[in-house]
Amino acid sequence: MFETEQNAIETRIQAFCKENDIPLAALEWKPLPFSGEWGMSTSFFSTAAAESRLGKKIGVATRAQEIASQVKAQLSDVPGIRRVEAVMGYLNLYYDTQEFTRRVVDSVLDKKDRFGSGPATGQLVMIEFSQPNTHKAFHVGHLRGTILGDALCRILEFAGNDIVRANYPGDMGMHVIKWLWGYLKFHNGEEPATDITRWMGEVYAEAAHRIEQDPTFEAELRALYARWDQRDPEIVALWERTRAWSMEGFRQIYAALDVRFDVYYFNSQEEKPGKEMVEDLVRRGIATDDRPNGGAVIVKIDEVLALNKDQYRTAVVLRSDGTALYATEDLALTLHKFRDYPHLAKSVYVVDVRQSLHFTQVFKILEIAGYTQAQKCSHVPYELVTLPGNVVVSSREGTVVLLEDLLREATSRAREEAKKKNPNLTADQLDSVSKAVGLGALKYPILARENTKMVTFDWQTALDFNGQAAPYIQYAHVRCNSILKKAGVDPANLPHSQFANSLEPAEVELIDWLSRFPAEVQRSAAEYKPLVIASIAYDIARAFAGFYDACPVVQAAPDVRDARLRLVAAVKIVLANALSLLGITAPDVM
RNA sequence: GCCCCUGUAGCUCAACGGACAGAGCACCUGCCUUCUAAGCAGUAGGUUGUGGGUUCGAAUCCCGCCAGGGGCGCCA
Repeated sequence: MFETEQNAIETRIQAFCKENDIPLAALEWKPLPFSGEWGMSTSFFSTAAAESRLGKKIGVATRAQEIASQVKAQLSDVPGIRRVEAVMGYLNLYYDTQEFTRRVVDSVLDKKDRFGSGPATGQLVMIEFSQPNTHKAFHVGHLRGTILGDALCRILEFAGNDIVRANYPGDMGMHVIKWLWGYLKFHNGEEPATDITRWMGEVYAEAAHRIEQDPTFEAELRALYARWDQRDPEIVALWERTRAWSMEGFRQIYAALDVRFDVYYFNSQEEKPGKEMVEDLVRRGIATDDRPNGGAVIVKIDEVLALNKDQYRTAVVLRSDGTALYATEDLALTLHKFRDYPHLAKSVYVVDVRQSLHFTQVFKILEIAGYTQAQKCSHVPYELVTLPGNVVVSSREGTVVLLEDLLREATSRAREEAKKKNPNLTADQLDSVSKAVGLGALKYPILARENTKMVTFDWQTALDFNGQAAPYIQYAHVRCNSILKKAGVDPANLPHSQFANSLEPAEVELIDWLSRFPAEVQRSAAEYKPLVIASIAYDIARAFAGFYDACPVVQAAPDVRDARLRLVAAVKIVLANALSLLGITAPDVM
């Protein structure tokens, strides 16, 4: 927001230090940590420490303060900077209040839903996420990867990148065979009505249970697997038909979650090309074929790299019976993506943390094989969602909270709350409010957590609509809207934001948070952390709640009123932008 | 045995190597003829697991240890 001033100041500081033989360290600017005034600050500790190492006999803190004072004397008249102070080794530059306020608020109102977005990088980034298994349930365990991946797509796109949203359903493997077996044996001819994914999950759970109960079914299962493997037309047809059911179920779930994809890759498509790649790796001596000795095809990565330690370990890339495993398919998939999108700058895999070694191995093997694309690939790991008592969600164990149930519960709970809080809502409004609030309450706690931290799911927390949660932020947005509606004017038509010199502390803090939003978007994208956005969205909402309480808008004196109306309009925009990056709707009423 | 993640208020979590470590929940005390109280203000709560090291400065970086979780050739 004050780049021009910052550059001018840096130039002067550099010139001063050069004249006086001061070994200036790189200047790092940060916002002033004090409340009540705006500005930027830098310090001279590193510079003083550098001098000290060169033999200067003076305390670093003392010297830093000395330099700061001298530098301060050089900066008496920078336009836009109202005051400069040197304190405790820091150089603090205070912005002109009116100027800063005007720049922030006008910038938001000018850029609207693009405020906070970064300049186009021209980079194409693929983000693969969600990866549900067909023929299985979709439960809270899948929620995190889906929500996280979606938010990352939104954030990286807003930060200036072009995004390809990719999904990679697991549509083959033993779980599918179990399902088909259970269907043929106990549900033959049935078709799902509503709640497709729930029904698919039930058929799977029943099959898995029966097989566990009665080991004699194993033979039937193996026979079925063989028919599948030989592409028995009847089985393939059934597989395709039932897979379509799952995909339709997923489509409904993604629609309910407000998540979309640009491209689907299927596990089954990568099987053949994966096997061919493994053959190639064997021919080139990278992979070792132990099948003649009853073993599998493996890549002894550490050995190939001549490392004397267990780092990449050994990866199995093909089973001893010649069938493909996940690694086989991921080798092919990685290249497949670059064939489809040759200009990919990055290929990101949002997958849970347990597969870290797997991806390290896949990318390393590709690198060894000379595929430079591998260097553009990265795994963004996230921790699991567990149930209270550290119980891992498992479709087989029946320890499952189905997403359908969760969504339904959250929405109906939100509806009850909305009815209670605001009886004036129309039926349509009630519908959209309960959807927005229920879904937001579900997404926010997941996104407001470090990716690598475990989330323990419990109903009470998930459905708690108070405090640091999405509804609090949405409510702030609603309040902005109420004020604007009540005022009955379009802030865009009001004169430019002329704030008085003496702003209320609540106004100062609020404007401060707004000004930080663009930088936080960049940080969130660079670090793949939606948490950064979740935090600042809450901070803005909290600052607004304080402002709302302390600063009347509609009833204020005309000049104050106009300025505050523009501020409120700006807050509404930034809140909506931030929530949108999290995949959360900002309602106008609730 | 090797590798990765985590350890901060009673609980759940924040804090780009910098100025007094901050929120929410829970507890207690106030605030609705006002722009919706899904809110606000206030009280209280900490040797940042532990011992060293680097640095002018460490919750943050490095090493050891302790505790919890995860991963380590044919699961996905």
